[in-house]
Amino acid sequence: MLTQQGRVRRIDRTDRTDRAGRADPALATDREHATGRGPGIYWMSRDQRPFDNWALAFAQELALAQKRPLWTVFCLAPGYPRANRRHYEFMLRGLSLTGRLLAGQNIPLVLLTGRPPDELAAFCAAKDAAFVVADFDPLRHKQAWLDEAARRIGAPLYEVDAHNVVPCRLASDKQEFAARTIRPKIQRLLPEYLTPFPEPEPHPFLSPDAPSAPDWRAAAAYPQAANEPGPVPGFEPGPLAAAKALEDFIAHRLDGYASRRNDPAPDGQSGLSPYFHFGQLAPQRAALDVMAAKTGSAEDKAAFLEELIIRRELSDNFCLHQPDYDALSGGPAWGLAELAAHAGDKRPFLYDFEVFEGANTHSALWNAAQRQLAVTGKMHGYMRMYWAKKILEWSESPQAAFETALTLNDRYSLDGRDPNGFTGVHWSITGLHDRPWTPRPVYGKIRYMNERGCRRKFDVAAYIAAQDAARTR
DNA sequence: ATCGGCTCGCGCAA
DNA sequence: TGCGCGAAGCCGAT
Repeated sequence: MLTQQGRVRRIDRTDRTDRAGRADPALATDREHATGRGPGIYWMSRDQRPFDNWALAFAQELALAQKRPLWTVFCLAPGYPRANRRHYEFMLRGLSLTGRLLAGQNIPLVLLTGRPPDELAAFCAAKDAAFVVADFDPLRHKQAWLDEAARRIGAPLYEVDAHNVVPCRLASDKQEFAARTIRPKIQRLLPEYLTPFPEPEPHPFLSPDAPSAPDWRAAAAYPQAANEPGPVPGFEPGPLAAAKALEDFIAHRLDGYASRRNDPAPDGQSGLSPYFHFGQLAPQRAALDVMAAKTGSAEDKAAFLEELIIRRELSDNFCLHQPDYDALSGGPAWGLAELAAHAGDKRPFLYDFEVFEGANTHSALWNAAQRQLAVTGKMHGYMRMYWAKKILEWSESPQAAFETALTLNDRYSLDGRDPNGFTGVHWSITGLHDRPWTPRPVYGKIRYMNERGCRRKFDVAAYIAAQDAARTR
């Protein structure tokens, strides 16, 4: 019994039943032999929503089988890597809305503050928790917290990938080389995994000692460093705002997405990435709704689904399997060799971090992109590539460029500190998931981009003017 | 406007 | 072992 204790049990949806429809024997054992007498716990971290959430669904399934209450626990971690006011404000407001919705389903949300494995272990001991279900996150500190929690919590701890359509560990067990190598692996499993979510059901088992609602005011007073970027005004967090944003995208912008997505005019992008990052919107929900949409051509839908599923899951795959995902050294060998060979090349312009951060380069287009990031917390996908490639070209070393791009993205982007961000910076600077091209100074064979390309694709002057207007507004 | 070449390595066919 | 082809491009030729 409970032979898995002390280790994280990785669950994917096929673990529930095998192909013949029989329950997984080890899981069936766990189901019936939970030791604690307290509630089951969903340790919410990456997927901060009360529905469309496979980790929550699995936790509720276990709690129902064991006829016990289910609580959700979120642990705020002081000093969480590169998190600042902009992120906390968006996250906490969304989380309080999620908490309210969960309470309506008889699943109270408990807010802890501290180092997550310490807090979870203490909380589970105090409440005699029967089991813990955590959502999957490929980032190394999250994986380490999960491993440590599994060793310290007496109850079994399960990991469920609630973020990817095809669970990351199931799609591939190694670092994939490119989109084309992971694409067939994901496509093959999509019919099995791209299925409707269960309807949320009020939980029938209540705790006699149910926790009271979290003190969100105290949480918001969380210590903050000076000079951090502030909240992004006019951008509503929360699972209901996210659902509305998805509906709005499908109604008004899915049509023509395939041809417009490289145009950074405001209406081309989906604008959903902050919701995805904080798990306020499930990529699988977006995929299901887009596929069922009456708007948009087959080509529009395919383009959106490619970005939503293949490229998003490729970035999780990169972070899970590449320990140096947030360092230059995590790039592909051929790209790093190119950068090293061109380390001595003359840079046409040389800027340090402060010039980039202040949007004070010679290039009005680059500065506009940086301002868009600083002001709105978002940058259009095409401009992110151009923006990062110019940081490489105008920094004294690839090392400095990598740090500048990652720091600015993490500091200002609402979806910073995300596998997508790490992967995007690597794609631009080290050639990750890309192929070699005609050699150039500084870049070597890593793909080069320039302002002429932008002019070919969109109205650069209008883009610059739009960012100026946003700044003075 | 459109096209081919650039250039490396993965994965499959043979 | 050979071969097709690829995360978003650039450039020059036509």
